Amino acid sequence: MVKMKHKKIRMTRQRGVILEELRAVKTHPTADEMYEKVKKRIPRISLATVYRNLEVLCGLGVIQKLDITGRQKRFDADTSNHYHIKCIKCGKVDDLYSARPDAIEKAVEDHRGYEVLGHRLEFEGICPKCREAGGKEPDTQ
Amino acid sequence: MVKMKHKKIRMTRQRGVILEELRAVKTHPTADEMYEKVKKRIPRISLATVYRNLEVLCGLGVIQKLDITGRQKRFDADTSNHYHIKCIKCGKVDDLYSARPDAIEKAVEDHRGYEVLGHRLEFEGICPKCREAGGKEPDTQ
DNA sequence: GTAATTGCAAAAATTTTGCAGCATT
DNA sequence: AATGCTGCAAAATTTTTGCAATTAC
Repeated sequence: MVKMKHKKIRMTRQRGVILEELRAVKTHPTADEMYEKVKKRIPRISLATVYRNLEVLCGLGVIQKLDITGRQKRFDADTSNHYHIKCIKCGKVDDLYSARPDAIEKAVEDHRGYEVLGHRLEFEGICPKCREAGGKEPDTQ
Repeated sequence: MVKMKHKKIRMTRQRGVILEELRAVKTHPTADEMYEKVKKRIPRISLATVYRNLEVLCGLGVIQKLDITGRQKRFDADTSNHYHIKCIKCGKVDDLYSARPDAIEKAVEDHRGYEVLGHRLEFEGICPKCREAGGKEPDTQ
């Protein structure tokens, strides 16, 4: 049974605001954090709607879900091929536009017989602020 | 208030078997999958014990938690600096030992002021088997 | 003997789903 | 008017926690 998806996507106020708010931040919010943001503009919105829309927007390729563990999933309105670096102390996730993705992907391709569609390079380290602050316990995110 | 951790780690049967079973596979099981494996050898073990031990073993650096999204977290007994590649169709996660981590990390370091402790490079693509099989729907993991 | 660890059950946290009414096209 | 979408509430999933009993050292 093939799953047909001829659904026409409509632009609702909720969907629009969610996208706008995600685009407005440079952080990588969780569904829950998005809910809080959006609720300021649409007080009666439900968390379920936020979850559903983030999923829809991912499906459209308009936003992306990050491949970063933690208890909650995180989303990013920037779908360009950039990297993330996460601080193991405070848990913050920063963007990283430096390296050269294309070369890396090409190097991988034949080794494995995979068709490489993309990749994510996640660095783990300690951010400048935490380096100054010194010996705190690592954040458990 | 600094959190002291002077706890002495003991080697229990449960802990040993969990480590053994994780080392025995080349897949990247979820806590739940580990529970099923271990239950065959220790039928009365509880899922909570599996979660607690995977966490402890991660803390010891003996195993690692993967930075791959999905509903459940995944674990790997191989803590060497290797990569993972995930098929967006079947969801399988393979190991990848090819590239040269050190060079990549060094290139990143000064850009950001981060102290880079490690990184994970996650490729996304379609595995050989799925390429043959052709146009299935992508797996939602 | 002491304190870490376990199993169990219950709670917490996160995400998904059913459904009747509403809104977009 | 048709059907995609919403809010709500309830369910499902995944992970964590409290506690008394057990076990490793």
